[in-house]
Amino acid sequence: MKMSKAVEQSLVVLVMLELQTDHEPVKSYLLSDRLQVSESYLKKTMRKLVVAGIVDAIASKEGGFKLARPTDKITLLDVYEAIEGDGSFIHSTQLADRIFLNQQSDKPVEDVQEVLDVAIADVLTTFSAAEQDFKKRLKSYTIANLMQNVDSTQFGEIDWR
Amino acid sequence: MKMSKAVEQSLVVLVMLELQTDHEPVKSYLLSDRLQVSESYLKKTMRKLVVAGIVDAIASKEGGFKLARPTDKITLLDVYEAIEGDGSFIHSTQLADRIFLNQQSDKPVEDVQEVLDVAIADVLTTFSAAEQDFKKRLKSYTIANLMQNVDSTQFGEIDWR
DNA sequence: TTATCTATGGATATATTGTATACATGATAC
DNA sequence: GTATCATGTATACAATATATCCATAGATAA
Repeated sequence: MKMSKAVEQSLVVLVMLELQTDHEPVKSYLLSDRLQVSESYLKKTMRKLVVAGIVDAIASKEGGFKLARPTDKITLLDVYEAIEGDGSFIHSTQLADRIFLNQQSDKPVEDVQEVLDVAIADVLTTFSAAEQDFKKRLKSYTIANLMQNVDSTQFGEIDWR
Repeated sequence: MKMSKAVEQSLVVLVMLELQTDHEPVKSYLLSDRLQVSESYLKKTMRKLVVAGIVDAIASKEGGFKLARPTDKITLLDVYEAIEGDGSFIHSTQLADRIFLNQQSDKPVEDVQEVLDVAIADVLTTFSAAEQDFKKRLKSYTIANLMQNVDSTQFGEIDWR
């Protein structure tokens, strides 16, 4: 259970775009050079951020990527879900259904199965709650919070080009 | 970022072991048959549970696996960490270190690097906190809690053999 | 129109996960 | 003490997910 490196990379890209002088668009190869990942991989990552409405892509000479909205409107959860999707950690197979087939107990099969289904459902609920806890924390932190560390040291803008 | 199916499988196995008549050891092929996974994979999974001290393995005729301790002393977190390890979701590459090399700003390179390092460290701290939230929830739920659903319906023991 | 960029999808390489098989090691019943 | 049947370990293999490369279509400024 590990997170894609694209999440950390995306966060760094967003900081770079915010720091860019006059918020001019930054080209993909400049970003991939800095991050030392392939341009194609970075473009696919950026595409996800575009679809999520976090950055804008300008397809033109003098084009590139720029932030689509203010940094205080972009949470870590937004970025996480843009990359990892909004699905669940656990993919509930119907394990419980299969376990009690052909079991040798003197209890009716249906009873055992029903009870186990409840137990498994309980587990899934707990994992789901744990996942909500995780995501709630990510939602409480924005790119603007991140930038505070940068601003506080009187550090200004950078031209990446 | 998905959880191994081995986690859910492990939980089901633990329930089976607890339900087993007189807590006699259950052989691996009986478990893998029920779960419909390969015996080799299940053995690897069970080995992790043994190493984590959650189950005991008896290598003998009439041997198999049984619980190593009471179900109220086994949390979902114990099982999760036995399978997934106790490492972090995110593996901090030193991305920030590399980004600001050779940058064209008029600010000294060291300043930019230092500031970004702080920002990235902040992100990692937040992700770490989110992960703690997730694990804290898993720690609050035990196999005994799971079994309550089973016991409450006056359901007894099962002989899996 | 043309130069220069992004958008997209298919082919390839690498890493991770799950499966199959064989054999070594270990614990108990007898 | 030894036969027996279990777990433990190693290897090769298949399936899947992740990351990269490449070729080409599409959009915009000049």
